[in-house]
Amino acid sequence: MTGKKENILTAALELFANEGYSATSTNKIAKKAGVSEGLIFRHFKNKKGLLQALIEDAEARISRIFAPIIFESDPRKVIKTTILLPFSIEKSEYDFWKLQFILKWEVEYHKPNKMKPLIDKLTWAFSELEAEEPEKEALLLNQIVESISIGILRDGMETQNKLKSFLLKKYKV
Amino acid sequence: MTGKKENILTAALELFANEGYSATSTNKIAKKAGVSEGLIFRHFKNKKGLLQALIEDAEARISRIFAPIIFESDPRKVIKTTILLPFSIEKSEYDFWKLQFILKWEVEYHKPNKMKPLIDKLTWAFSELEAEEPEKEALLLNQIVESISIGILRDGMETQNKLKSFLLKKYKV
DNA sequence: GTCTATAGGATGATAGAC
DNA sequence: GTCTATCATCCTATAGAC
Repeated sequence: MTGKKENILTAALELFANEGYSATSTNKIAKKAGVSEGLIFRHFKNKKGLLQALIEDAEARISRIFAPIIFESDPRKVIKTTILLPFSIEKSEYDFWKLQFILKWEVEYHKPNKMKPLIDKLTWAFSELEAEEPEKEALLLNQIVESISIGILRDGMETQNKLKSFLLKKYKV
Repeated sequence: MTGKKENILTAALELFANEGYSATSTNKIAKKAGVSEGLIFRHFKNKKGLLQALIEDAEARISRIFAPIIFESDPRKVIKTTILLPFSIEKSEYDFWKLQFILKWEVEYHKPNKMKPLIDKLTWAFSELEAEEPEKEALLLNQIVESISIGILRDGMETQNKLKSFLLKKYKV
C-alpha cells in the first residue's frame, strides 16, 4: 500500500507546496520519505521529473473538482457551486492546491488559460440569468473565488468564512 | 549616481521578483549587476540581508501608495481610488509589487494583517454609504483588488482592463 | 526496487590585497 | 569600496552492489 514511490511523492508535495520547489533539496525529500536519495532519481529521472509527476496528479484532481460545475445545467447552481468551491476543499488536498498557486509564480508552469472552461461556463450562467455583462461578471467571480482560495490556503478557512454567506446572498443563489 | 550598491539592489530585485528568492544565486546577481560576488556580502552581510533591504524599500513604496486612500475623507473616493489602485501602478514598480506577492508564499515573510489599514478605511467608507454589511464589503473589495493586482503582474494590464470600468459601475463610484 | 558511495559542480560566505 | 582567490558545504545526479 505504502510504496516507497508514493512516500517520495507525498514528501515532495508537502515540501514543494510549503517551502517552494527551489528551496527543497532532494536530500530533504529523501529523509522525509524515509528513502535513499538515489531512489528519487531512479523513479523520476531528476528533480524536475518529480515535480512534473506531482503537477499531473494535481491537474487530474482539479479537473475532477471542476467537473460538477461544467456539467451542471442550472445556471443558479453553477454560480452557487463555484462560490462554494474553495470552501469544499478537503484538508488532505490543501497541498495540491498550494502547489498550483505557487507554480503560477514560476514562469514556465503558468498557463493563464487554465481557467477558461470555468469562465466560459460562468459566462453562460450569467447570460442565462440575464446579467448585463455576463462575461465580465464571470471574470470577476472567477477572480473572487481564486482569491478566496488563496486566503484559505494561506490563513485558514476561518478568515474567509465571512465571505461565504455574504457572496451567496449577493449573488442570490 | 549609479553606485554599485544600487546596481546590486536593482539586479537582485529583478531576479528575486521574477525567478524567486531561492532560485536566484548570489553569483547570478553579481553578474547581472556587473559586480564581484564578494561585494554583495560586504554591503548586505548575507543573501537574506539583501532581501531584507529590498523588502524595506518595497514596504516604504507601498505605504506611500496607500497614503492617499487612508487620508481621503470622501467615502466614494476611497472606494474609487482603491479600485483604480492596481491600474495606476507604474511599470517601473512592477518588480516591487511582484516581490510582495511572491513573499506571501514564503512563510516567514507573510503577515496577514498588512492590509488592515486599508480594510479599516474601506469598512468606514462602506458604512458611510450605508451598506448593509460594511466590513464584509470591505473584505471583498480588498480581495478583488488584490486579485486584479496579481492578474496585472502576471498576465499584463490588458487582461484586467475589462474589470476596471465594470467595477466602477458596479460600485457606483 | 533499493541502498551506499561518490562524482562534479554550484552555492553562500570569508580573507586579504588594492 | 571593490576585486580576486579560496573554502566548506550542499546540491543534483550517476554507478554499482545487493
